[in-house]
Amino acid sequence: MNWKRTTYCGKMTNQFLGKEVTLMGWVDRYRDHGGVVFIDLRDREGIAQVVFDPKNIPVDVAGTLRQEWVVAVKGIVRKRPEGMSNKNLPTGDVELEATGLEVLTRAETLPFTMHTDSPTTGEVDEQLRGRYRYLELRRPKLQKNLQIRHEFLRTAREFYSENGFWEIETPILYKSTPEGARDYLVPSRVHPGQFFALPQSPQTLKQLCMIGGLDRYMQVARCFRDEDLRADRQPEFTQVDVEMSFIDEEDIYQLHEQLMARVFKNTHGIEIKTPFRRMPYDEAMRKYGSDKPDLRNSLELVDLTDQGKRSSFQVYQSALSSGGILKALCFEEKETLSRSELDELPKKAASFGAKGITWIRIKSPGDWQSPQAKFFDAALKTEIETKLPFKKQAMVLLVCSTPNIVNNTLGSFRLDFGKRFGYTDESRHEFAWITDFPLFEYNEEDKRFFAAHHPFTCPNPTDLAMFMKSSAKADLEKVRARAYDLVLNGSEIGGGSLRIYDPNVQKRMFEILGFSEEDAKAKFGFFLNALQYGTPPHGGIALGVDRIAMILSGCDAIRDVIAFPKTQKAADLMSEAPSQVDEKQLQELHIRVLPPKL
RNA sequence: GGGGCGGUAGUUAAGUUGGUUAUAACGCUUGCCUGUCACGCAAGAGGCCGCGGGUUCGAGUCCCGUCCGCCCCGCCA
Repeated sequence: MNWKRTTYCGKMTNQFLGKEVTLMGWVDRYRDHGGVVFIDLRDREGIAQVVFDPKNIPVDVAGTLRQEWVVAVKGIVRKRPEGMSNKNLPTGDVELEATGLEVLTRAETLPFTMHTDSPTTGEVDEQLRGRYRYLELRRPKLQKNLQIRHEFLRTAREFYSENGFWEIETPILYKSTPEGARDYLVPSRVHPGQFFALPQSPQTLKQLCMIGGLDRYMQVARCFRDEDLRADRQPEFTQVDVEMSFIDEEDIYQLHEQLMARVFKNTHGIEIKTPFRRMPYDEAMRKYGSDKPDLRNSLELVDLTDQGKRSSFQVYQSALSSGGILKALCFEEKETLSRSELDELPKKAASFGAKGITWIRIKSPGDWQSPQAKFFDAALKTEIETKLPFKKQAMVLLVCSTPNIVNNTLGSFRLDFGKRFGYTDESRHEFAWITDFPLFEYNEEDKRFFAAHHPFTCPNPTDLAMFMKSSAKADLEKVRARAYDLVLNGSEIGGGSLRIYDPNVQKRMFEILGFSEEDAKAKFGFFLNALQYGTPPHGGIALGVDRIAMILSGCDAIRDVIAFPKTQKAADLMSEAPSQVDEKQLQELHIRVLPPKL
């Protein structure tokens, strides 16, 4: 390579008219007319048209160029002839008249096209794109996504720094923690039979930074969880991890409202209204059946437990008498659901554990079409109708089961039908803080409480006395946490809490979670110790970088905003990791591999 | 761990009730073409129909198993 690049292809606009420039990039397309040859030259910033006139560059040179060859072209920028502009390109008014061409590298025929506007419809198989991820990275869409991700991180770093935060790195090789997700383990060569764990989050470490008097910490932290994947979940992911001393919830809320407003301004030029809505967990579950409600969707669930008890439907009677609830989702049926679509409802409901679903088509007040209509007398029909938002041409879906199943099922239908029938305004960005989460979740299998957020979360002061003294299940279930989630468009993009800073409260927490004193000492001894030496009140939050980047770039999967993502089986198609290792490596690590159970 | 969808030239897709030599478009190769921009025209090459087994005179097509990818439930403090 003998030349110096003078500008990006995508930046070769009018300002370079008449000047000599040197472009370097990939041949996006070539159009060989036998005499004159055109190529579209592509780089990160866009595309420029290069013209090879036979009087400058012989056709038998320019005509050999092929897709994805990497070339350098020197030439003069000139205005395109009258009527030859390309309105689809930012550089479409000009072209580069080549005076010199250097082929830097040739390319084999690609396994799939870089073009998404080619006649081959449909998307290239995701498996193939994964195997050649570096080629998919060449596509403008991926490059745009990664640029937006970068812009988010850049904005965050700048914002926190302005607000007195220090970026502090914490170890990747750390201690395995009980509770929570499965750990990725790293064997120690020096300590036979002992393991590091990759952090699920730097939770204890950032709290120790506060105990260490660093006051305000932030980190762009990689986190690891060995759990099954989803479109919005990867085994390794990135969070902007934050911790602050001497603050309360409002400090966190306001600071992060400012941050998100600046992010949307920087990436989309959009003004985001602050403060964000604050909604207690109970309200979110009641109205939306979800702790991460999509507030772009105007539909709300309606509780009909009382009415259900007075129906003559045996199925409701038995479910409601054993602590179940009955809720309804009601929407105007803007396009009549077919019989087969109605038949699909129970299947989908079953996937959430619901044994059935009732649909009622309210044609006009009192005129119900439903296999279950006979179980509701006229007075009950009227009473139910007064609770519903629509009473004409309305479809009502009812689920009666445990609160969890009812909320999951109808919460999901709310999203589906909200989109389908236009109740969701996707042009909006709806933020909310979900507050007052329960501190504990009771696990029926293990017959014990688990921390709903994590075991360092501060109990609500109103509930503290009960937390310290009572061991009754009914009491502990009621204890609220000083924990909060940041929700955007139905996606949990952040979560945090104020932390326990009183060692006695922390000890009590481990006690409720069923840790013996020895257990607590072995797993968290260093942390309990640290709490004793003067801990400032503190709290923090972690923002999901991947999910935020996904929303900012309008994608449906976080794979699309991660340069080298993993598949649903947590593998890397490109490098074929994970893979077997040499026997020698295993020996050094004191590891023997057992064959998988059949 | 469970449910659903998918896997056919390099790519995207079609392939009927099982039946001649498995189609098309784009890409690729070669030739022609001096203003195209999804350039055009002509010719050509290109197939482990994911893999293994079974049914059958005969399987891309039916059956069983398996691998891989995607979506969801469980799981993700």
